[in-house]
Amino acid sequence: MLRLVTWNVNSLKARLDRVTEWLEQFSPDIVCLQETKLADKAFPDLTFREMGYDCAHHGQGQWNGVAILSKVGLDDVRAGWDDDGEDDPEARLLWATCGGVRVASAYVPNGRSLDDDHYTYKLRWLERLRATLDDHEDAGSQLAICGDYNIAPDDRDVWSPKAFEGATHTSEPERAALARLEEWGLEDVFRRHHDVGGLFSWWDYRGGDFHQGRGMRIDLVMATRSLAERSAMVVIDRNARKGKQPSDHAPVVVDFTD
DNA sequence: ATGGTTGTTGCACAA
Repeated sequence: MLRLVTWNVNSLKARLDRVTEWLEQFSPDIVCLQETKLADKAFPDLTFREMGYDCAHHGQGQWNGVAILSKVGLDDVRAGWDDDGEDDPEARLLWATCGGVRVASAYVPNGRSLDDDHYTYKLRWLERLRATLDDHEDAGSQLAICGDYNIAPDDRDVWSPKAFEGATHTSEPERAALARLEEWGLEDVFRRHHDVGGLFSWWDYRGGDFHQGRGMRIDLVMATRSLAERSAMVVIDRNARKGKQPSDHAPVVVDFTD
């Protein structure tokens, strides 16, 4: 069994104790982290090494930052874009091959609001990801792009679709951008195992949203069909959102059969 | 319509 997790930790510095405790409990083989908010030199390599993980980190400090930890090998690491496109100053994408699976840890831009430049950046970022797949990857391979997509795939993934009318995360262009990845050959592995709505991975810190059940499912494991077929179980550990100093995201866990 | 909270850094901004 190969256990993979993706988790937006909202500052690895602030979250390190909670993250290591969680990893001890669940013993995942592959870990994709987003929003480490660390420079590369500040990444706690040793802490994870002592736990048996090889590490790759792509950070910029202060904002963004993505990492991959692996107990099953970490090869062919690539940070950022592999194309001739414009420089992207934001550290949001990291690739590595772990246990025979090409894995990406992705932190898709938030978008902020529909009329914000950052929303345009979000849509372009997703199209650039699709182009990367077209140019460098094989839809028949074992591949997963894991992370915080900042998109709720459909209305089951939002506590109130009405509350997001005119906002980001549920807009038609964002969902279309996600569909472009599906069109290439990726599948939202969670939906292979769960039909019901109301199962969320993110809750705003504000207004007691977690307690009130006001969340969204925006953290996804998007896998090729041949990999998705190996998935035996997908769970979102909402317990990790409870207690003292949680991230605003819960980890998503996938078990793949060998 | 606004507010609410947390993490960065520094007295604002991003989420």
